[in-house]
Amino acid sequence: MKLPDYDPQRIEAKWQRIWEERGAFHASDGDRSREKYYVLEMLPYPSGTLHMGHMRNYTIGDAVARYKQMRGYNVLHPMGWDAFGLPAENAAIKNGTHPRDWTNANILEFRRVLKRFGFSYDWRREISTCDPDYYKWNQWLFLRMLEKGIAFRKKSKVNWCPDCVTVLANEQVIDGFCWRHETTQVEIRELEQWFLRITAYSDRLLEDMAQLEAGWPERVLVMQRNWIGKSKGALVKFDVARMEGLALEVFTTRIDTIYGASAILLSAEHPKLKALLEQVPGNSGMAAQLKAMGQKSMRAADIATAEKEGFFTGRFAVNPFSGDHVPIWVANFVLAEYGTGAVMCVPAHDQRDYEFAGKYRLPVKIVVERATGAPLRADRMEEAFTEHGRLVQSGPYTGLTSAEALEKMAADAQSKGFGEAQTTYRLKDWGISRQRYWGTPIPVVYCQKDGIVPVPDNQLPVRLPENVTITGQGQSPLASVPEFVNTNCPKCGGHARRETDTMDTFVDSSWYFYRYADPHNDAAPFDKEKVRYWFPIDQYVGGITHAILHLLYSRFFCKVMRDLGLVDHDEPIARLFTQGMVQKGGVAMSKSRGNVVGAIEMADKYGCDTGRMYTLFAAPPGKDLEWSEQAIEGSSRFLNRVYRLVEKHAPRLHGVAIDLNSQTDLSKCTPKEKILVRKTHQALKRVTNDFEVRWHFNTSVAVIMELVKELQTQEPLDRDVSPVILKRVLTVLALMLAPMTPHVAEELGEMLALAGGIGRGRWPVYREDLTREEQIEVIIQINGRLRGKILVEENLGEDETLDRALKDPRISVLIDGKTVAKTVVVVKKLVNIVLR
RNA sequence: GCCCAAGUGGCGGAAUUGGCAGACGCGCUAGCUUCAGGAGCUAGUUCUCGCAAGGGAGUGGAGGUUCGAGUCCUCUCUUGGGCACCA
Repeated sequence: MKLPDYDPQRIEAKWQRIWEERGAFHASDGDRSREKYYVLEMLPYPSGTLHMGHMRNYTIGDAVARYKQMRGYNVLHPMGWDAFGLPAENAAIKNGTHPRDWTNANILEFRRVLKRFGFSYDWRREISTCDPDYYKWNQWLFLRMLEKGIAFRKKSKVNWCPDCVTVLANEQVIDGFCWRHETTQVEIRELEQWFLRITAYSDRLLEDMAQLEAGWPERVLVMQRNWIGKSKGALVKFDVARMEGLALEVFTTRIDTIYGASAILLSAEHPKLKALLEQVPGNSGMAAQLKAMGQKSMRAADIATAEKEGFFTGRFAVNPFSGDHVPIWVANFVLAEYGTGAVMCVPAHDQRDYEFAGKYRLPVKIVVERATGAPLRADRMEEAFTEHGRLVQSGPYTGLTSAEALEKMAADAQSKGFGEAQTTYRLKDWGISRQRYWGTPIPVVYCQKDGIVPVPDNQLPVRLPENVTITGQGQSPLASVPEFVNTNCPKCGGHARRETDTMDTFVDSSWYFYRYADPHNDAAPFDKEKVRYWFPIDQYVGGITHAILHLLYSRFFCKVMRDLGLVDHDEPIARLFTQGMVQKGGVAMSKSRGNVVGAIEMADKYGCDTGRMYTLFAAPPGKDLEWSEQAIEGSSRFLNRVYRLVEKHAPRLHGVAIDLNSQTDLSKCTPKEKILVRKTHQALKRVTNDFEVRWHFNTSVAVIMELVKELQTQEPLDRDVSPVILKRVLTVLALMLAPMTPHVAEELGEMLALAGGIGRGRWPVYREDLTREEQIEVIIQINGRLRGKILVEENLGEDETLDRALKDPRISVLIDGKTVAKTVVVVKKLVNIVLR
């Protein structure tokens, strides 16, 4: 008799309804009776269609959330929408829809899909960043930062994407191209912008990484560390010869090489260049060269590969250490934005300087000698010697090691008044002004009399006006809405103009996870006590693409909020997991590539549990996964097999009482039962371990598959297997499946009459301790010498025996006093002993 | 150039501390079932020699440590990722 397959559509709808009615995933704030667990997936930008790449992220988070719930935790597992952003405006231009309508329609669809998958979200806490109840608190936080001087306005060179028609943060520029428009070169423009002073937090962002080392992927920390780019060095002042009062400041990390300086190099945009070139004969030619160079330096993309070029300014600078006069050059490879925009050129000990000196015949003077080996010779060098060593030809510092010199020379420079030790960072302040409509309005007004005036808290939120024409023609769309722009100054009551730029949407996502703790608070961004209860986030799950942007900004916001007294922790996220992408045809799924596997289509065809199982099974969660229409059939077949197996045996098990907390007495078991009990416990142990420490859910699935296979091999299960044992085994099987394929698991639980269903506190516990009777004593000898003695678990199948180590005459193994055949278990333990 | 990760069957991938390499799944082969297709079930499936029993080789490559290495050490090659005139 062939049993019918399970009907995923029916049971998925059924259990989703039941969960909803029970409020099964409602987190309770401040519950002290249970340990809390906050698991979060990165909130999606609602655009396009949800595909299996998204679903993988949510499936991993959901499996962890459900597992932790089954372990008895008070789990917070929320979902929301990163709803502001450019695509809404582009759609508005293209289709004539309002960005709000377009976004809301997308949210509706996204919510429908996520509900269709039955993820265990507490939907009461759903947030949307374009909701005035949410962005009000963006504005509120901005005003607090304004008060503290963290938010400030300055005119500066900014990255401008002609396709986005807006400014980009440094973090949004990749090799000179826009992060959204991979083929659009970013232009440099000079604009008045709002900035957040993230640089004030450079050191704390670095130092607090120590707290993240246990829970964050190493490479994310490395990327952030590189991005902050801290370097310790010194500032040294070179006077310009024959120009009273004019001096050039140089930043160097290698002050120990200063006696080898052959020149001073300035960037083409150096502020003192103009003064320097006055009265120099032939400076008109230089102006032309400068202009050419300046234009080139705007094209950040090809700087790294460009040929080194420069010209002599006609001026000299005085090395304050040696008194040498060195020529001042302008060089194209000197970065204006880093350090002071001026560097010393030490050809012998810096590769770039070496190349530059070679081209323009500047002298190469060796001032650091390597510790061992033949002395360096300037005429024999093929590249610069950039390592530390011992100083030569360096006046009073000759003979010191580089390390000693670095310290002493910086200190001397300070005491003699021509320099000081200094640390510089690659990190720059975060420009948040965007000349776009669909974002949070920046809550300030400009008054002729009072200047920049913050909007008072009681006038928040500054709402986005509804009737706006979005043309995509540059300048903020809000500027063309007189009702919005024209307002009264909160201070003097006179006429004032509102700020028409909106905030970078990364502001929205830098603190959203706090709002989940208290999503409907209208008096504050959140209640401090609730946040204290839930934070830090125990597990954050998302893509590696946010390694710098979102995650660095979030850490920054946390620290600012801590300084504002809003939170009392240093870091918002205790553990981070970066899952791999889902690919089709070797590339990430994306609408533009046309290789997406739609989540709804997949669920309609196979059921969402099959999709969940496949994404967990096909690869470990950290690796990229190639979607295979063929391979997913395997997951589908497996779920059908389990379903039919339980369906077949369940009727016989009705009314059989089991107690999962009691231990089975193996000595009273039939051999068949013994095997089943053992296999079940082994599987449980492995799955538990996968969830607790390993995060290899593919092996969890494999191990459950093995158990099912074993059950099938042991058929007929109504012979030599008591109903109690069988029911226990099948129940544990259903419980193990629950985090991964929750609907199927619930259905199995119902068939087995599992009282109360699958929920909080239901995760079964495997046995750790064995009685003496279940163990055997193993003695290992090598060359007749005792190497160890250990008690091991009695081996299960005698057929699993034997092996090579035994054939080695030097090794003998005694089990319970006799030299015998060994099992795998024994051999494994043996190794440990031998090594000890 | 610098830093990080990874190289295992036809494919995705197992192998928790060094101890049966290839679990589990896909695909493929044969058989049963079926009018047929599909689905299901059974058996097989690292390569190689052999009708067979059985033998040999094998975790990118070369050395090393060890009774024993996919795993540890040294060197090397390849692929992926990050950073890249940051002085």
